[in-house]
Amino acid sequence: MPKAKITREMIVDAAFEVARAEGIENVNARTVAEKLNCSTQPVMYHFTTIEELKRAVYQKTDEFHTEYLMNIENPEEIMLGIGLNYIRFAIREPNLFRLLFQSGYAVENNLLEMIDSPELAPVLEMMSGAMETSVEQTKEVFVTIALFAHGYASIIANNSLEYDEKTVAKDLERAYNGAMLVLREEENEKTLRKE
Amino acid sequence: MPKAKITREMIVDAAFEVARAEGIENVNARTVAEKLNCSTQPVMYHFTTIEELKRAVYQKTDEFHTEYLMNIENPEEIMLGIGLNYIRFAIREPNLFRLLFQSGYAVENNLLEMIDSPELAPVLEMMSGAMETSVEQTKEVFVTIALFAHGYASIIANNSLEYDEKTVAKDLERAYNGAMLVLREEENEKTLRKE
DNA sequence: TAAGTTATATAACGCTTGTTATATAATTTG
DNA sequence: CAAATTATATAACAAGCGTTATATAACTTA
Repeated sequence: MPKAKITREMIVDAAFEVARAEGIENVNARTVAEKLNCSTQPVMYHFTTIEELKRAVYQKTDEFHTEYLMNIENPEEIMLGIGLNYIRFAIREPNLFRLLFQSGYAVENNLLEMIDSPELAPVLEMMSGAMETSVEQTKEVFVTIALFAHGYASIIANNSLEYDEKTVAKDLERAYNGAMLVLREEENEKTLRKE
Repeated sequence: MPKAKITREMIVDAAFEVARAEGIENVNARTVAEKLNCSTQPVMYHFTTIEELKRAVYQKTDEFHTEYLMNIENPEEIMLGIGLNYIRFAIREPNLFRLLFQSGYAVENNLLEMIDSPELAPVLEMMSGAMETSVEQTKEVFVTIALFAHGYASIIANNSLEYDEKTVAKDLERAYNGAMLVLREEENEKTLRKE
């Protein structure tokens, strides 16, 4: 047999770039083939359906996103850092953001359910340490920040507008402060009730 | 000339129902015609392009949404009420939510820019009165709540999951309390600096 | 009531996209 | 080196959708 010029990985990479630049809706046998300078055959040879290819692109995008989020400077402010990266991602990669959260490829990438997943546990531990809060409290603050950041990011990704990073950071910090203040208030109420 | 059996309004209504039940991506000459029990001709006769029809559907959806939001019980809690309706809408009408905020038909339906629009001014006035805050403060809280609610709603509309209304209300209230606490804290800081 | 106008039905064309059929050329292996 | 295998190219088909062409039937009005 001849050795393959076009590998499965090359196809996924090409499709990923199409999705990144033009959106997942423009990923098809012909656009991907064009990016690879080949015919549509290699695409349909390595993947039985285009759907299968798109799922692979989703997978790759998901990993790309996770790595993107974790690339923070200050580990003391890990939650704010991740939140900011979340919004940054929507600014810089709106098409990938939409693929991840609006295209129907997400199976269970649900912020509200993922909070108890084992992958998130170590991150929550780190946050818990940096914030001096219990893991339960950390979860509550995290969900609040995540929903706020997701709202911000969704609007940006769907309106392709420029946003000042400073403004975003300030807004996020306010939301964070608010969530922390609610925590403290609830703690006060608890101790008051005990007295 | 024969009197029209099919009016422009009937076409928009039919297309709206298709968008509502199956998503705007399933609105086309044939699906709308089928809903009206007619051929595709009336559709293309009253609208020069399908794009034009879809824009009309977007318009109708936008009005539907605005009315939906404003249907609140307790005017004392107008901001929370609107926020809750915003999320409710995403739960009950996920396809319409996606049309409004994720389909590219929104021209300037941008929460972050609409805050200074004249249509919102009277609503902000009412909130300002109920919350005992200045209009500027009200805007700040409103943006926070709006982003939070939008994040919540986006996740729900894209994952078609059932959510407990009580939980949603509680989460929203926490976000609201947080935003109000931040306001109070900032006021304290200001008066401290004056002393 | 006849003529003119126009709303609708039926068909069809062109384009895009998923998928498949056939042919060809590049390797491997006996 | 011949034979078998298989990756790729070329071409084509089918389905879906926007749009258009043609014919017909239903009003209006002169």
